[in-house]
Amino acid sequence: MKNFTSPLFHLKRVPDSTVRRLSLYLGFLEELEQRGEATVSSDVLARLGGTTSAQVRKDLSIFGSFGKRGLGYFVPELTVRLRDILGLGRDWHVVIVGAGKIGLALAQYPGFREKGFQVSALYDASPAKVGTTVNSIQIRNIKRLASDACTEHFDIGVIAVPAEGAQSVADTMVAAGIKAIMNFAPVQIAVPTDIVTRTVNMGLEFEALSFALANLSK
Amino acid sequence: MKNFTSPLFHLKRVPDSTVRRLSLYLGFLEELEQRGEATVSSDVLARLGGTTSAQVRKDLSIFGSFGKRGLGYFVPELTVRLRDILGLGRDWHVVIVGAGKIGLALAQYPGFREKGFQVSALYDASPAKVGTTVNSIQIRNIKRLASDACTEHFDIGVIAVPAEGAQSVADTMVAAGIKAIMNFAPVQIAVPTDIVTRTVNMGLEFEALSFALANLSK
DNA sequence: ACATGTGAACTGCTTCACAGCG
DNA sequence: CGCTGTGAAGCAGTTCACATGT
Repeated sequence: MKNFTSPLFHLKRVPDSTVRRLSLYLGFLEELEQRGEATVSSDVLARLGGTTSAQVRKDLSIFGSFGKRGLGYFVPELTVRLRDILGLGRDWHVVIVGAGKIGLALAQYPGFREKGFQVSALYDASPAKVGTTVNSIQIRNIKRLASDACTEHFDIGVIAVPAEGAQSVADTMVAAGIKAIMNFAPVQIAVPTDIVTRTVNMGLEFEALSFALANLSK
Repeated sequence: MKNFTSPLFHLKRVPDSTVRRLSLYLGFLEELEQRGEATVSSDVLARLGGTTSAQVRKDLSIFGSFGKRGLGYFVPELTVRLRDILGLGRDWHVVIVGAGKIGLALAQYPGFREKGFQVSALYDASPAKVGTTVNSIQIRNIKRLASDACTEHFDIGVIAVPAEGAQSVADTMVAAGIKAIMNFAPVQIAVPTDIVTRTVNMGLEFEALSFALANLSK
């Protein structure tokens, strides 16, 4: 392959599972870099990530040929490449709606900022919360989101409100031009096809464990 | 199919994606039941869950024939069946290790208990936290987990400690006979093959959004 | 000799289409 | 006739195996 690393040359569809694994590899590479390792083989990355070396190579080959045959991959180089592929070479402006447990936890978590996710604004519907300050971010009234979005730019919207309010928040975000939504409400939200959404539903995860336990005996 | 609904007759492997969808269907059924709907078709469930009617029928057919041709499924009956399949007809004893943000949030969340996940114990390493009470659960010293597990039975272990401590907590849980582990630490944990684990890694989810945004233009 | 990059084979989930039954 | 249940077909992701380059 001709090592077309620019996003402009993405021909193949990228499986979701590949993206998840790339994130994992990046984590391992950052550790390896700190330990001063110069190169790493697909086999080592596979062992760390609980997959196979062929899988690692296939994952990377979607984006280009980053390795040296007989040697492996240069750790610092591959780190930079993966960061670039994952869009982590820059800061994203994040708006969080819902200053409850999840919303506040995210706004206060330092690792979130360090990864390039900058919480630019925090909204809530409760008059008691509006106006208070969290981590030097003032909580604003949710009603202002639509108008604020005209002057401020938000890349990622986080829905951290109860199930009932989730769809309406999503609609506001879409109208505000936000193209990526992380949904922590335990409901499916409907959005136009050009908007990317991910729903994190902890209840579902626990029910999957419950299913596994109930069927262990088989 | 001969409607073998007992877990003893599971012949087919159940895809992970199917389990996730069954949880979703169950949620919709509970809503439909409250609204007094008597029956529901695979088509309606599909629409609610963002999938196809064939997919719904295939998902259910793994476990038996619950529907009536020309009519659909009886809402109360299918609700019970799904709850049973997912192992939600009973209470699970959950032990949470790590009384930080996530651990405390779970211990205090009422919906968790309502779904049958009963937090039986909460452990932490910090002397400042040990002995204090949260939601009528006294926080115990992590060192006592191994011995406590001899007299108390825990079904599900939740790892809610920082990355560094996760593997050691997992080892303790496995030694204590816990068969299912929910891991909130942002690391891969290694466990014997007969132990079920799920890792919830919010960082990975956000990086997937970042990837999608970075490659929107293509 | 060693480890990558990749077409080919394989596996498994999803979609199709229709027979079967209420 | 309507909707389920299910083999068969289709498709996507993974694994295999080896040619290729250092």
